[in-house]
Parts: sequence; C-alpha cells; structure tokens
Amino acid sequence: MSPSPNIVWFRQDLRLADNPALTAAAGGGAPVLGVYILDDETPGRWRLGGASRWWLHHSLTALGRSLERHGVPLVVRSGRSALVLARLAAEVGAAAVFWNGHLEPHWRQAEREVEQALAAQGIAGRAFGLPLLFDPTHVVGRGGGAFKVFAPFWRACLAAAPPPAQLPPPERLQGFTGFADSSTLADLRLLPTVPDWAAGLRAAWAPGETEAHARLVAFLDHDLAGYAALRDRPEPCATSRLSPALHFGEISARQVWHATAMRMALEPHHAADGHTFLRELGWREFFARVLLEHPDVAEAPMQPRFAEFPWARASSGLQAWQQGRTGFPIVDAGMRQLWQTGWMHNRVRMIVASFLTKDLLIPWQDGEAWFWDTLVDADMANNAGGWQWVAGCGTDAAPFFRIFSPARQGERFDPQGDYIRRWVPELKLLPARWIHRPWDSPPRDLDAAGVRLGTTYPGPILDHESARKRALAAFASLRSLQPPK
DNA sequence: TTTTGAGTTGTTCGA
DNA sequence: GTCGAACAACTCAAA
Repeated sequence: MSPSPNIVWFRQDLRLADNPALTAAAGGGAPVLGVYILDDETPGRWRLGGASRWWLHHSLTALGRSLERHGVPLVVRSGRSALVLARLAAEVGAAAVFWNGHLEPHWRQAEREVEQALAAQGIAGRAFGLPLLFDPTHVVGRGGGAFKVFAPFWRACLAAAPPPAQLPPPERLQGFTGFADSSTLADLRLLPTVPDWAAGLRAAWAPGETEAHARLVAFLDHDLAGYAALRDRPEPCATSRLSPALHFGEISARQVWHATAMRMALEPHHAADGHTFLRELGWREFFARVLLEHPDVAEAPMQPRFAEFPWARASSGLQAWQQGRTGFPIVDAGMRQLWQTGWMHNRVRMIVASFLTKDLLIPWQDGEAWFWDTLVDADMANNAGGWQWVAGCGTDAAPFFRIFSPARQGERFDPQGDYIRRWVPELKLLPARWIHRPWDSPPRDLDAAGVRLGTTYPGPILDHESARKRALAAFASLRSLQPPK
C-alpha cells in the first residue's frame, strides 16, 4: 500500500512551472496525481466551445507528457467536478486535493461543491490564488470594490508591490504509483471528426507549456521592438499571440510579466514598448476584476438602460458576418481568419464587433457567443469585457459616437491590403487603393482583378453611412429613456 | 463633501 | 493636405 497521494485538480493552469497548487501538493514529499475533469454540467451554456476543445486536447496531451516524465499520472475523466473528484479521492485514498483559483462564477461555485464533497469524506481541499498579477484585496477602488475605469486601475497596480516572483517547476515530484482509472483523451471527443475543421488550427498553433514559453521568447526577441507602433497592424502580426496560452494557463501572467520586465531592464531602449505590452496584461487583469465583481457580465449589459436598446429584430446579417461574407473586406478577412485559425487580431476584433453591434445593430451577446465557440482563446472575462466595451454598455465603455468605418480602419491599419490579400484571396489582385472599398472601385480595376461584385465577392450588405446614422439614432433613443432628475 | 478633470483603440467636417 | 473641433452626457477617481 503506497502512502496517501495528493491530487492536483487542473483547470486553467495546464503547466508545471509557477503552479502554486502543484508545488504545494509536491511539497511534503507525498506522491502526486493529476486530474483533469471535462465538466460540461457546471458551466451550463458556457461549456467549452469547439475551438477551445481542440486546444484543450492538445494542451492536455502536452501536460500529460510533462507530468509523465516526472512519473506523475494525469487522470482524465468527465462529469460533474465535485462527484468525479470525490470519487477519485476515495478510490486512491487521497490525503488532500489541491487547486488554483478560477475567475468564472460557475467554477467558483464548483470549488465550493468540491470542498463540501471532500469534507464529507474527511479529505482536505486546498485552494490557491487566482491567476492574477496583483492581489485583488490590495488594489481596490474608492468604495473598496473593483476599479471601474482602466487608467486609474492600472496606475494603482503599477504603484502597488510588483507581482511576486514566479515559482520554479517542482524539483522532486514523486508520482503516484497506485492504480487510478482514466479515460483516454480520445474518449473525451474534444477534436472535430466530421467535418474536420481543425486543419487551419493545426497549421497556426502548437499548444502546450513548452511552446508557450517558446512563443514568449520569440515575441520578446523579434516583436517587442516596435510593439507600440506595430501592434495594431494585423499583417504581419506583431502581437505576442499568447492569449490562448494565458487562457489555459500554459504560461502564467506572472511569468510573462517577469520575462518582459527582465528584457526591459536589459534593453532600456525598448522600455516603452515593454510598458505598452504589459498594459495589455493590465486589460486582462482589469476584466478579470470586473468579472469577479459582476458575475453576470457575460450575460447582461453592465449599464441597465441597455436593456431597452433597440437592437434590430431580424438578424439576417448575423450569418453573413459569421461566414465572412459581408462585402466589407476587413470584416470578412477577420471573420475568416477566426474561422480558419481560431484567432483574430485584436484590432480586427474591434472592427468586426463594431460592425456587428453598430452597423448591423445585432446584440453583442450574439457576437460574444460566436467568439466563444470559435476562438481558441475564448475567455469569459476578456470576451465579455471586450464585447461590452465595443457595444458601449460596459464599464469604461467606448463613447457612443465611436463607430468604426470598416473602410477607414482597413486603410489605416492595413494600408497595403496585405491582410485582405491573405484572408480574402478573391480580392488579391485589386490595387491597394480599392481593396478596402471595392464598391468604389472603377469597373476596369475590378475587371482587371477578376472581381465581379455580387458574384466572385459579395457586394456590401449595407450602406455604412446610413448604418452609422441609424446607430447614432439608436443611442439617442436610449438617452431619452433616462429618467429626468 | 464637493468639485474637477479624465476617460484604450473614431470619424467627419470645415477652416 | 493638415489640424482642431464637434459629436452627449455620464460616471468615476482623486484632489
């Protein structure tokens, strides 16, 4: 009979390094057993989307291999977290179960269920901190709650104690050697089968802790210099593309912070770029705090008056938007990049979100749901925060008059049309002058490029100028709903 | 408590 | 071609 093992319950912390729960579980020399539970009951409608499942499959494969090298088994099961964990703990005679905190409300609820179920068996549950840079109890706004405006929030973070040092990977991991039944990853059916839509994902990504660190180093080596100036360009993409790795916890925000800070110290002339990059981590931090304070931020507009917003009834444009067939090249390019690779450049996310909510007047929740299913970095806090920001109904939201013009945005951030040429190849031969507004192109340029609007590429599904006026009127109608003071 | 200044990412129009 | 103002009103943070 082997000594009682400690179980590490993995969720969005699929890494060995800087993993407080894993380090603590290994600390006393007890044998360690990892478990991942595919729980589609707990999150309800926020169960993992398709692209997330694809990523998860490969990330768990990588995590399993890493743990295996230390002799630590990774058990994979599915079902309701509390039931599965309690059963597993009983089966292996666990001493305690360790996990890192989670930001999403239903998973926080699941932690409470797990604690109860374990306590009923006399097994200890040991919870560790949230995946954040700054302690939520230290950086607080006026009323003691979360900041509601980003700029003062980030100033307060930067004035606070810097994030604590990261933990090294546990040195002496002792694996549990007893029997613990496990499903295979294939049993979880995380990968698409028919049709297999994941070819573009496979070409674009390599999930896993090792790859996440390689991507961070590559970013710091090649794209930190000039980041502030180039981060808004979708092609060539100069962003870190760490979002899925951060979401699944293949790398921690702390690790990214410290690696960047070290680089800034070594290369002081890149300090400004580094600050701009760290500020993006700040947005992750900010939206996480918003979710903690407002657990329903993914469902309901933070400004209650938006319950009355006159969204368009018919959502015929939704499908054109999803399929990248709106006739607006920058919108279509973004939506096709999303569909094919499970990811979209941040600038383009704003453009397509503005198009959906302002031009089409389709509720932001519809866009949020599509992103949830198609993004490999789908993250409740960031997805909801971003959509509410664009729609104008969130904390610190965009002002009502900030309505993106797809053509203008394309010309500003993709001046040569390289991004369009890559994702909307039917416009490939169009000159840069017209590539973002083919409807304005002289017929002979269209002919020369082999473009026939409405045939080889859709004509615009709406007139942006009229749509813009309609959106402004919709916002004005909200104002009149304000009760007089 | 009151007051004041500021607030990620825009576009258009007119001087 | 460039530049600044206008586009609402409101809420939050901080003095």
